[in-house]
Amino acid sequence: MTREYKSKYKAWMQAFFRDNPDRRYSAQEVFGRMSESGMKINLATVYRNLERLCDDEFLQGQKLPEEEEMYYRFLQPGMGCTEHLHLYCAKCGKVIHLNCEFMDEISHHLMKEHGFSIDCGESMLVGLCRECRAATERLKMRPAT
Amino acid sequence: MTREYKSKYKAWMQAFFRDNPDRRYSAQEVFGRMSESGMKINLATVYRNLERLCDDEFLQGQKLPEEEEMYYRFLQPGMGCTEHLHLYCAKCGKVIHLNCEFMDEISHHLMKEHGFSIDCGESMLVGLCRECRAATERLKMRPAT
DNA sequence: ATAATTGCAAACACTTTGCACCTGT
DNA sequence: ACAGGTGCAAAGTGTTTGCAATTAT
Repeated sequence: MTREYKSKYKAWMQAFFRDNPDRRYSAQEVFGRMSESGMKINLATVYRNLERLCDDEFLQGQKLPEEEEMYYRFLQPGMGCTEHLHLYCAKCGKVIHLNCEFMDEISHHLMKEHGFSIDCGESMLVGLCRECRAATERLKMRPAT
Repeated sequence: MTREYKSKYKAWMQAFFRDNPDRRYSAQEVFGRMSESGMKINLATVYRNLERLCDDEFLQGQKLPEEEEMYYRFLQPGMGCTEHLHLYCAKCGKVIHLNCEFMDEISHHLMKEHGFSIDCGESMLVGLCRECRAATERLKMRPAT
């Protein structure tokens, strides 16, 4: 059988994603953070570990419209992230879990009226969160010179 | 001023997307269709024309989670596609327009309860359409041998 | 004539892979 | 010692770009 050895890189990455839930990071960003932390890791190793962590369903990797790299996000256990949609703020990168009762209404409507069964893991609602929208509004009031 | 010349390639592409609305095609797929049609076009030209058609808002390009290439779709004028979400069937590739009253409820809920303003052009709900779901169900009844 | 469009090859960015070497058990 | 992890360089993908040749006006 195939047991896993302890690797400081993989451990670092797990801790990093756990400490930064609801944020998305690209391989290059993770590589950057690790390098900044003084680790002399190779980019290929980062990719290999990210792949493994996705296989373990510790992370989820996604590439959104307009994005050219894969972004990875910590999959909090017990959050039921495969059962609800996620709102992604295109400005600040925050991910909001749509784990409220309304989620059921959405699923129900899509199924009942459109015969569509949604795959939440593959879907993502992109937009602006409250804070970023407020910031944008402020800009409109006082446009750039 | 910069006027556009008539190009048989661009014209072909416009006709192709107009004839196949509610479907998504990658640059490579378009290139394939054109080659099959006997055109000796270069892939770079396909990319350049797709880019132009997106600028003209004749097409919309999107890269969904898990997808590694950009897919382009005809933007039917007057459909108000920037105001409603789209359901994408991961199996058959069909795109369903969520242009019903429930769309307003979604926007309203996201804004009111989560302070989130959705960008429908960037978002996509992935799942299975009625027909493909039915096909999948049938498979479950009579599993592969 | 002149400006847009194309083909071609090279360049790019992100990601994967083969293989020798290192590390954990 | 032996299997898993890593570094390095090369290869692979999808996409873009510089430039000369072609085509539409």
